[in-house]
Amino acid sequence: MAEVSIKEVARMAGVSIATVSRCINNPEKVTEKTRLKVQKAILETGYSPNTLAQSFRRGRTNLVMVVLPSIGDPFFTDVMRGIRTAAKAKGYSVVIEETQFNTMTADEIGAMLVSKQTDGIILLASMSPFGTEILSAKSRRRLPIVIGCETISPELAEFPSVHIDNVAAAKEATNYLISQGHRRIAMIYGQASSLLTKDREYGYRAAMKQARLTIEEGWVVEGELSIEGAIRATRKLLNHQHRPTAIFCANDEMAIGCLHAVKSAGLRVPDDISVMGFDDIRYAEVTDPPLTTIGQPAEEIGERVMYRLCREIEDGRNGETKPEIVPHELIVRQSVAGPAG
Amino acid sequence: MAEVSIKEVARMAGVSIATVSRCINNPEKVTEKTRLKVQKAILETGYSPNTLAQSFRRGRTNLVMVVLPSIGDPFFTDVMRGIRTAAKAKGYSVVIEETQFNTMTADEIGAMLVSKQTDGIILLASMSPFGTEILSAKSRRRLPIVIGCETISPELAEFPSVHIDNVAAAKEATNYLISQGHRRIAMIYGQASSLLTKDREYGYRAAMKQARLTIEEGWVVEGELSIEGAIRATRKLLNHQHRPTAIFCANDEMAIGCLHAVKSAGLRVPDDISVMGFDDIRYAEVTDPPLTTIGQPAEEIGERVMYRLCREIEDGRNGETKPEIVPHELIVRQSVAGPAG
DNA sequence: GGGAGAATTGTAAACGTTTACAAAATGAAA
DNA sequence: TTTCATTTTGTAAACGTTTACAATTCTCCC
Repeated sequence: MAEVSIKEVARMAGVSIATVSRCINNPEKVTEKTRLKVQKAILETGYSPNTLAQSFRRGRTNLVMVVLPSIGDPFFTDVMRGIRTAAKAKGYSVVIEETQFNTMTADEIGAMLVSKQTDGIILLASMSPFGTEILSAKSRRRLPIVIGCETISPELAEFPSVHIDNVAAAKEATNYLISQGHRRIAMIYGQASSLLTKDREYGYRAAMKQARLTIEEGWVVEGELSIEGAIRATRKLLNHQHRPTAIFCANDEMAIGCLHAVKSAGLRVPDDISVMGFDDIRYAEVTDPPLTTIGQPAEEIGERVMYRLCREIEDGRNGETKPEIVPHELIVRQSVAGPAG
Repeated sequence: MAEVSIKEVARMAGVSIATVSRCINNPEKVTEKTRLKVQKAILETGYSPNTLAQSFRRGRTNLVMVVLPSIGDPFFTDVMRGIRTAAKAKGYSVVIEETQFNTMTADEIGAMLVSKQTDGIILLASMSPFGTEILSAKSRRRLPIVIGCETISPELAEFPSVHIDNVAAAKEATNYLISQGHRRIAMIYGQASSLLTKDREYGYRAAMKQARLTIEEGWVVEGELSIEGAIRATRKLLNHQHRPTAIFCANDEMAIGCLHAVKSAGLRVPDDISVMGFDDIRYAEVTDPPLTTIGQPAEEIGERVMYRLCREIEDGRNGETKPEIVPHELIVRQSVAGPAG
């Protein structure tokens, strides 16, 4: 039954294929009477438009691509949920590309863009190299791209974006640790090559500086955005000759690893070491102890990013690239307390 | 630069568009000399085939759809990684549909199938109603569908599938609890409407029966496949007049909630209550205490499911629907011990 | 050199839709 | 009734590929 084309319907309704097409896409351009005729024919034939032909003709796939480091991180899962909600409302499908395992090179993204396989792209955490590549692609042909969650890179600054104020949030987190009496505060950031947590590192450094606290060499370590990476990073910190009393993790995923590593070393959280997270993923509530962290409206970010992209796609680039800033929130649970001494 | 079509290339290379097409798709059908000419022209024009036109012409989208309860569950994330690896190797893109929040009705799946928006479908945990609907769609026009992870439903039995032996695995888990001395063993299963954990419940019941242990009324509760649901379920179990000494959770996500609820109630794991999980997600290693669970080769399942689907798509249905069974493994950590008494 | 057969290339149709434009039908005003 | 403006419908081209088929060129052998 799937092979019926618009011709069948037209024949059965006794009209031209153009009229059938209009009935579907511009019903107001057609007489009540013919519309009913056609609708009846559509029902009887079980016709449904061939989306491939439509895409081809319209030059639109109604497909958008999301590039993110890892779908495994619950934070991104939540963002994706928002994206998907909005996409559905606007009639788009979503394909996901993970960069963490280098499954996609800059060239491939470029290829995807020019071959028009997708109508637009959402970058949820771009790798630096991607930035320039896409930029050049975009300067050639203004492609709909929206950045979500993080943007410090100047080369990406001209794209629209939706995110919290990461610098301010990281400062707030660090200041909270300071307010609890900590002086020796370390940080575990994401990946050297990823922009994802650069702003947070920046905010941490700014807060430390403002409080005139020194950041010892070796207190800022890479956690690779993963549990295992964070465990390794935490071990380094615990073995540091000036062991910090608090560790600020650039996301909760790494905070979970950090928590585990601290406890495995026979230390207590928060009694011996305080741990601060970032993102407020759903596991943050059920870790032991529950994680003090920064909450982001992940789902809302996703929705707004997608709606923003729709505007880019539908209205074309309109020059306006002011970032949309959404609110964050310090969430106090039990993984942070005053330092032991 | 993206608007160059095959015509441009043909003109520049001084050949017909058919030849250009052949150079790309059947290089062996073309002379070395012309192939070089054409390749040069392709490079110079920056041509890349319009995928929309290709899809349209070939009647293939190279897009497959994966239906699963929630991408948020790390187990599915791992399966997805496998699927994506295989998809990439085979030149497919993947779109994901989550059923947990009822974003997709059976009708929509059907529509997606007949409108040929996707070349095939992977069901990672079908809701019962989907089963019949898809079945009827499929009997009309044999559509490429492969089931992953679970299949007890008779209506889906005729589709190819890839999964562990869930019944045997759940039996093994339960028997392990029994071997540790437990007699009062409860279970938290998934969703009533989802097939995902039905086999596991079945295995649990079988093991209990075999050991001549009674399952008290109220010992088998729904955990909704979520942390929160599992917390609620665990509270019910803890308040039960015959409180169990061990709780078998149908997946790790729920086990995490269970762990939290038990500890929040002031009980110790495993001293007071043992908790057993299923899936061995990456968090299972870092819970407190680390989770004793059943390991599944999630990524491998994903890959095999995708390759299976490719065969369905490319060779057409060949009648062979024997399920592929992959091995599971009991992973002993610290969340299970002998009962207190 | 000519001819047969194979290998290579070109021509043109087809895929199912949308849409500019032309044609026809309708309605209103004279 | 005629005319004109407006609304509705039909005709046909176009989108960029792929591919059957025909036409051409090449290869090899006599």
